[in-house]
Amino acid sequence: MNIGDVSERSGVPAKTIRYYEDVGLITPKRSENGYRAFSDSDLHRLSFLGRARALGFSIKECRELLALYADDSRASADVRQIAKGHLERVDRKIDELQHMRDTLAHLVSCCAGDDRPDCPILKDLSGEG
Amino acid sequence: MNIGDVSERSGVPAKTIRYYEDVGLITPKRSENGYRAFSDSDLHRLSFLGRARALGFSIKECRELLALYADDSRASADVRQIAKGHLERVDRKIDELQHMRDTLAHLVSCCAGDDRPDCPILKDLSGEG
DNA sequence: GCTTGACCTTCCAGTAAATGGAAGCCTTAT
DNA sequence: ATAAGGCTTCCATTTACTGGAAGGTCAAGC
Repeated sequence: MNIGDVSERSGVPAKTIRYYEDVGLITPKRSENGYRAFSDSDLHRLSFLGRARALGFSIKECRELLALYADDSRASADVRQIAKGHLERVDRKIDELQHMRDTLAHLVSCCAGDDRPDCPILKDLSGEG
Repeated sequence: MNIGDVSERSGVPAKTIRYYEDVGLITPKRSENGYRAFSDSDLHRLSFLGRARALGFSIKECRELLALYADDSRASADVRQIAKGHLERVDRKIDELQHMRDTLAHLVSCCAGDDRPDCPILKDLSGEG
C-alpha cells in the first residue's frame, strides 16, 4: 500500500504518517521507486496510533503502549498504569478548563455587549472588582 | 522597578515578561545600565496579561483585549465577542476531554492491572472489541 | 579595593505534534 | 507527449513559553 491508501484506511493524514516515521513510530519498507510500502501490520500500527492519539495519549506514551502491545509477556498492570496516569492528567485538565469556563461564563453574562465602553470583563481583567 | 520586582508583583515569570516584550505586548523603558525599567502602568498591564492568560485567552486575544482596554470609545460588544468566542472554544475542549475521560475511565476500570498480559486497553486500541 | 552573589542582559535551542509549502520525481490515462 | 495526481525530501511555521550559556551590573562585606 502507498501512503495515500493507509492514510485513508487508518484516518491518519499522510503528513502525520511521515512524521510518525521520522520519530520512529513506524518503519515502513520502501518500494524500488522510493515510495513507502506499507504492510497490513504497518496499517494496523497506524490505526492503533490513531486511536491512542484520539484518546490523548502523548507520542511518548504511544511508544510505550506499542512496545507493551508487541510484548507477549507484558503485565497488564504496566498498560493500566500508563492509562491511569493519563486519565488523571485529563481529569486535572478538565478541572482547570471547567474553572476557566465558569469564570468566563460569569463575565460574559455580566457584560451588556452593547456599544457602550463600560465592561465588567475588562474590569475584572484589569484587577478591579 | 526591575524585572524581578514586576515579576514578583504580577506573578508573571521574568522569562515570560521578556517574551511579552519580544512579541510587543509591553514596551518598558530602559535604565542607563540597560536594565528594563518598569512603570506602574507596565506592572498593571502585566497583571492584566497574567489574568487573561490564566483564563486561557490566547496571546492574540490578549493583544485585542489590551487594545480595547486602552480605547475609551470601545464597545463592550467587542470585548464580549472575544470572551464569548473563547468560552465556546473552552466548552468544545471540555466536551472533547470529557469524552476521552469517559472512554479512558471505562478502559482502566476494565483492566485487571495484574502481571498477566491480557489487557482490554490494548485490545481496544488495537481495534478488537 | 576586591570579591562574592544576586540580579540583569542577549542570544540560541528546545518543547509537542504536527502542518504548510516549495521543488521535484513517478505513474497513469488520454 | 503531456497533464493530473500522487509521491519524495526539506525547510519553515505554529503556541507560548522555558532552559541555559556567556557575560555585564550592583550592593554588601572584608
